[in-house]
Amino acid sequence: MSERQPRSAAATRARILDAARAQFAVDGYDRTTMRSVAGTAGVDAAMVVRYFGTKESLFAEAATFVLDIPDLSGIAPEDLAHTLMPTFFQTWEQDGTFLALLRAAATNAAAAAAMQQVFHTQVAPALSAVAVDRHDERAALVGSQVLGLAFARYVLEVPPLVGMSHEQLVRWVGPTLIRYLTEPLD
Amino acid sequence: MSERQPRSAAATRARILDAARAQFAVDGYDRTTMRSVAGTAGVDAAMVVRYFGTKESLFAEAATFVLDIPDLSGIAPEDLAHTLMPTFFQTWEQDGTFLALLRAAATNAAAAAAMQQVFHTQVAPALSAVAVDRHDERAALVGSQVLGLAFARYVLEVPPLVGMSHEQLVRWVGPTLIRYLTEPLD
DNA sequence: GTTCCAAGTCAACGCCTGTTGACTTCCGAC
DNA sequence: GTCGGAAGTCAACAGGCGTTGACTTGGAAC
Repeated sequence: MSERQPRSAAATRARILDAARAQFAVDGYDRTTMRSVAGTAGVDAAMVVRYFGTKESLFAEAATFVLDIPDLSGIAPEDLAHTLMPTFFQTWEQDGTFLALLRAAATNAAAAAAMQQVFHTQVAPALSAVAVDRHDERAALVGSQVLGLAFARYVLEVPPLVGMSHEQLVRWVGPTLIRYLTEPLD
Repeated sequence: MSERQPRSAAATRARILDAARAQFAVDGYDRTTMRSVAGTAGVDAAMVVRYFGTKESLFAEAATFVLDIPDLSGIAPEDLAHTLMPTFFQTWEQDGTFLALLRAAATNAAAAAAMQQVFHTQVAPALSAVAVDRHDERAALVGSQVLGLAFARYVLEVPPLVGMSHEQLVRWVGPTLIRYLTEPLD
C-alpha cells in the first residue's frame, strides 16, 4: 500500500499537525489524545512531544490561522453579504482548524480566549470599515449570528441548515448581517 | 458552620444533581468528574454511582428540562420579540442546565442529539404557530441566531454582548427573529 | 565503508478516571 | 432496646492519560 518514505522531520511534523487538526476538530480538546494523534500520523506518541512540547502547545499551533477577510471599505451595504459570506464558508469548510477552536472554546478557557482574540484582531477591524457606528457592538452581533450558524450547521448539523445551499444561506442570513452593521438606532 | 442534616436519600440525590448541573454547565462533560461532583455534594463518589448509575446517565438527567415557551398563536409579528426573548433569558440565565447541554454538545454526540431533540419537540412546534411557511427552515434560522447569541454571551462572554441589557438585546436581535419567521421569500 | 547525529521506538512513571464490592454507620419500626 | 435495612464510606480495580529518558535505527557526509 503505502511506500516507506524517507525520514524527514518536516514531513513528520506536518503529518502530526494535520492529524491533530482533524481530531481536535471532530472530538474537541479533551477527547483528543496524544496517542491517537500519533497513531493517525503513523508515529510514536513521544514524537508528538518532541515536536510540539505539550498537548496545550500542540493545540495552540493546530488552532492558529488567518481568516483573510476582504477589504470592505467602499462596499455598498446591499453587497456586503455577497462579499462577506464566501469568507464564512471557506473558514468553516476548508479544513477543521476553526471548527476545532469552536469545539474547544465550549469548555476550554484558553481556547475561548483565542477565539475572542481572532474576533478582536481580525473580524472586528474588518467590519469597522462598514459599521455606521458602535463598531464593537455591531461586530459582536454579527459574530453572534455567524457563530450560531456555524454551530448549528457544522457542529449540531441541524438538518434544514445542512440542506441549504450557500446561496440560500446568503439570502436568509445576509440581510441580518447588513442590518446589524448599518441599521440606524432608534 | 453547617448543621449535620439527618440522612435522606431524596435530599442527597438532589444535592448531587445540583452539583452535577453546576459543574457540567461550567466545565462541560469531560472535565466534570464523578469525584468532583461527589465532593461538591459532600458525599463519596460511590453515592453518585448508587443514585445515577453511570456518568452518562447522570448527565442525561442533569440535562433534562422543559423550556416553557409561550403560545404564539395570534401574536402580532411586531410583538413576537417581546414575547419570545424573555423565555430566552430565563432559559440561559436561571440555572446552568441548558448551558451544560450547549457546552457538552460541542464535543459529545449524545448531547448534540439531545439538543436537537429539544429543538424539534419544543422550539420548532412553538414557532410553527407564527412562521408563514417553510416552518423547519425558519425555525432552524431562529435557532441559529439564538444559539449564537447564547454562545457568544454566556460561553465566550464577548464584552459588548455581556454589557448589553435585556432590552437592548431585544431591540437588536428581535427584528432578526421576526424577519426569519415572517419575511416573504423572493 | 565507517561515523555520527537526527529520526524514531519502547517501556515505564505517576496520576487520574469510572466503577465495584465489602464494609460501617445511622435511624425508624417493633 | 434491639434489629434490620437504608445511607454512606473506604480501598481497590483496571485502564487511560501526558510526559519522560534510555534506547535503536536510518541515511547522509567524509
